[in-house]
Amino acid sequence: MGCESETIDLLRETGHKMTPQRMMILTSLRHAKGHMTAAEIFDRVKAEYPYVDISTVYRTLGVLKDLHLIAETDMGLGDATFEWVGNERHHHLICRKCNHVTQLDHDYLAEVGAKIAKDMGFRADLDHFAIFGLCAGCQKELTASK
Amino acid sequence: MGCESETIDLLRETGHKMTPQRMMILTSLRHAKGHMTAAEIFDRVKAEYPYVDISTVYRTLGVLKDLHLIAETDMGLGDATFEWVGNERHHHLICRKCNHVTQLDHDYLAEVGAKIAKDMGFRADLDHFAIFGLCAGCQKELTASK
DNA sequence: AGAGTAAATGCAACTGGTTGCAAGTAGGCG
DNA sequence: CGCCTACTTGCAACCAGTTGCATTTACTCT
Repeated sequence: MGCESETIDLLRETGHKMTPQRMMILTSLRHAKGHMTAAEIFDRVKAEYPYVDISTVYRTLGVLKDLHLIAETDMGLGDATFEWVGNERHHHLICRKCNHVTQLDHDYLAEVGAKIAKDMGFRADLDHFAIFGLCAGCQKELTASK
Repeated sequence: MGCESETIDLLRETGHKMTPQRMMILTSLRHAKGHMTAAEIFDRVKAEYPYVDISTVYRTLGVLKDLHLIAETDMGLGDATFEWVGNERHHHLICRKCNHVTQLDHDYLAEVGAKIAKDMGFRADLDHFAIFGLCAGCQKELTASK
């Protein structure tokens, strides 16, 4: 057995099936260091099994996302990216000038989430947020050139 | 002169031009009550001037968005929507079950934004956020059916 | 008013992603 | 083990949105 047994169980418990294609997509994502685009995943899987279709990749990413095993992030420029989410939730601060990405601890958003729940009765999904803005370096650059 | 004179000035000051197409797109958005999809705007403009191209609509929406005159929101299901933003900033709470949309006051996010700026030196763009989750009604429904 | 220029338009081709459908397959159950 | 059915796959057609390019047009400067 590989290191994915709990993932397989979770899939089956929720009425899904484990197929070779899914297995390959899964391991691609788990063993990747950070974000991957759908095309990157597609290429990796195709290297092992050339008959996969891109729609299979997207559909699998969809079910993994529904199960909160992965997170989709729109980095703003071009393709969406996907990443494996372990137990710790985190968020991304994306600089709209230099495209640099830093992580943001979940606590920052957990607090707002709690407040929204209290005031509005709305339970917000705050698993994974992409927050755009200007990083410290690019702020300095802009004010300097003024 | 219509009621858009300050918008026209803002466009010109930022090196853009006011064209009839832009004018029509602009008034469509300003006079709409809420969110509009690009296709809806396209149809409205085409009724008046049948030669517009959809790419013109998207490009105009792009510059208006850059100038923070409108906000683009991905409602999650299907097409992106656009809306005119006046002076007050607001956010949306979107129920992932019943798709109901409620507004969220800017204060909730302004606070996190300030904290992120202080701790991380990152100036977040928090103009307009779409927050998914479960509304009060759908939460009750789900727990009741368990 | 008229010339010059940067920006905008319309078109067509393209990209990322989605969907409907017929055929195939995982996995439960006897 | 082998049947059965719901889920999944690959394919092709499709959809929203983007891009490159030649032509046109709004605005500036004189």
